[in-house]
Amino acid sequence: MILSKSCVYAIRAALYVTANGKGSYVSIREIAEKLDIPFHFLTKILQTLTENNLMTSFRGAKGGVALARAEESISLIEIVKAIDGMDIFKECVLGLPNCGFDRPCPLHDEMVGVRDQIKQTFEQTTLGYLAKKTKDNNFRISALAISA
Amino acid sequence: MILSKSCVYAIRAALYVTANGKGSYVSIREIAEKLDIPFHFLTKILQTLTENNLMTSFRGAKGGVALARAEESISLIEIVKAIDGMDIFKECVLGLPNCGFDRPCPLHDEMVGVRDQIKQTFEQTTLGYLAKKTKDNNFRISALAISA
DNA sequence: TTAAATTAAGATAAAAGAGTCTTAAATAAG
DNA sequence: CTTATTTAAGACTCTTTTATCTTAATTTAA
Ligand code: SF4
Ligand code: SF4
Repeated sequence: MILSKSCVYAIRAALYVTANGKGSYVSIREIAEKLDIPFHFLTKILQTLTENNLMTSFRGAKGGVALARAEESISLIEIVKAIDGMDIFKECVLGLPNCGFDRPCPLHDEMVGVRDQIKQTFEQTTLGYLAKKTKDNNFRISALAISA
Repeated sequence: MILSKSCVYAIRAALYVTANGKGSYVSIREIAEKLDIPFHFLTKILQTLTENNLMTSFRGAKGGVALARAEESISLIEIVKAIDGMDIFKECVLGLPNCGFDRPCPLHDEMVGVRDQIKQTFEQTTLGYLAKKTKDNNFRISALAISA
């Protein structure tokens, strides 16, 4: 729910790169294998992140992808914006055309708060913070533990 | 986001029936036209609600659908459960297999709250309450105003 | 220079979600 | 009884998302 599978793949891959990239490029094949994401599918998704200046890529042997900026300066909302777009924060439950405060559906009062809270969370949460938190608490970004 | 289109159609249709049913059956054709939902598609969705004992249906001339119980006793979560299932409240952003408090993803702290809040809203909001609110405030459940 | 590795690009396919169409069964009314 | 109306049921199509496959371009290193 909320995010497309592509977007979830993008976030998980970005977290992997943040945690394992440190200075050098990480190959997409490694990310795909460690996170159990279809390789060619992930390649396209990361291309989109590269096109949106969130990552840089490098072809050829020893190639791969890396974060384009400092990990503390990239928030999840930028990834969501690149993959799913910001429209997901405009509508929500009933998704009527042109909904909003002026033309609300009956659930607006109940839902607009949580919708904006989700948006804020994505805005405020950076890759750096999340990667540290993941490491410190041994959280996982894959079916398997992140360690290994 | 959150709910499938089928589920949104189901909720909107249920609200229409609540507001316009009062005692008698409402034809699916009328609902479909007033809410601008594909007729045959809506028919199937409402069949599911009937199968789940949320609505009763009546074939033949003067036929249609009606709420199976008092409007104050049917909460949105029952409709969501019938159409999309309750799994949407088990996982959320990263949707890793078997996630949860014991095997959390790094966003669990931030997301589990809003996820449960959405669930609570669906649990606590009844068709009767929503229909009244819609009428009192002239909220809409369609691209057009509900009046007419 | 050649071979291996790796991303880029695009075609294709599979799966899921959404929507359409046809026929059958039930019901009311004339 | 017949006809019109309406839900039930199922086949079918269309679209979007997700996934796979092939070839090209780039880069390293032997
Ligand atoms: S709750 Fe508000 S923003 Fe969400 S669908 Fe309803 S009117 Fe639109
Ligand atoms: S936030 Fe919690 S429930 Fe949601 S996907 Fe992550 S681990 Fe699962």
